[in-house]
Amino acid sequence: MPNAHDTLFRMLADPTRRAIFERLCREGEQTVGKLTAHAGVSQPAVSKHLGVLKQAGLVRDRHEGRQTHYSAQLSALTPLIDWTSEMTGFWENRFDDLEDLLKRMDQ
Amino acid sequence: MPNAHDTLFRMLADPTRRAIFERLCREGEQTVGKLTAHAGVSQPAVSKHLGVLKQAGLVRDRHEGRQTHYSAQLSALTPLIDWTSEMTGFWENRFDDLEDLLKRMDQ
DNA sequence: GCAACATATAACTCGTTGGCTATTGATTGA
DNA sequence: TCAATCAATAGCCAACGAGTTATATGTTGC
Repeated sequence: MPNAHDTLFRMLADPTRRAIFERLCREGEQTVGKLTAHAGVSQPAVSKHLGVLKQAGLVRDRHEGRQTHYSAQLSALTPLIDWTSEMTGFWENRFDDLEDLLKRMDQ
Repeated sequence: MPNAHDTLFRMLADPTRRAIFERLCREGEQTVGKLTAHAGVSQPAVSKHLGVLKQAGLVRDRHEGRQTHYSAQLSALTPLIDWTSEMTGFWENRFDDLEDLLKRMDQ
């Protein structure tokens, strides 16, 4: 039973998978086809990455006909921010309302 | 040739290794023996983790007699902060002087 | 209904890596 | 000098995970 940090760091540790996630963050919702076109790996590989990202709560999917649109779930990065804050031990007070902010981002 | 983010996330993805790093962050400098006592794995395993953490710039070592003291190099977390900032795209202006801050932390 | 398309799943391979035990190297104290 | 201690290295193994190709599932337009 891996904890939230384990999962999150593991998700982001793979370059291909992180690149997919970064693209979703930067350019918003994308279809599997479009993601595959830039990923440098096969479509099944991309689908597998999206599957685990979804399971980890880092992306959402939306079905539209025969296409699937994926989008980044930015609030899933909150544990990452918390962890970094805790390790550096410096910014406590700066982020009091961060979670609210992120919640708004995801609608 | 993995980039800085690849390395950093990969370092932190392993629970045992991350726990070692967290302990160094929270409690400061520790010997290999003390770290081993809490790691739940053998001393060689701990040494190996410390080796790769050192290589990745996340820890420093200091030799004192037959003991080796390790300490966290917090400034190595800067790319993590940058990455998160970039992905969320929210906090640009909040962290203008963060790097200076971290540099001061490591003396 | 059928062909073409978009995505997901299955089954497999292969490299990486985290763990172990055994050993070496180095330092201390008696 | 010799035994004990601390850490690092060597060599091995098993598990995991990211990739592949082949196939299944589902959807659209003719």
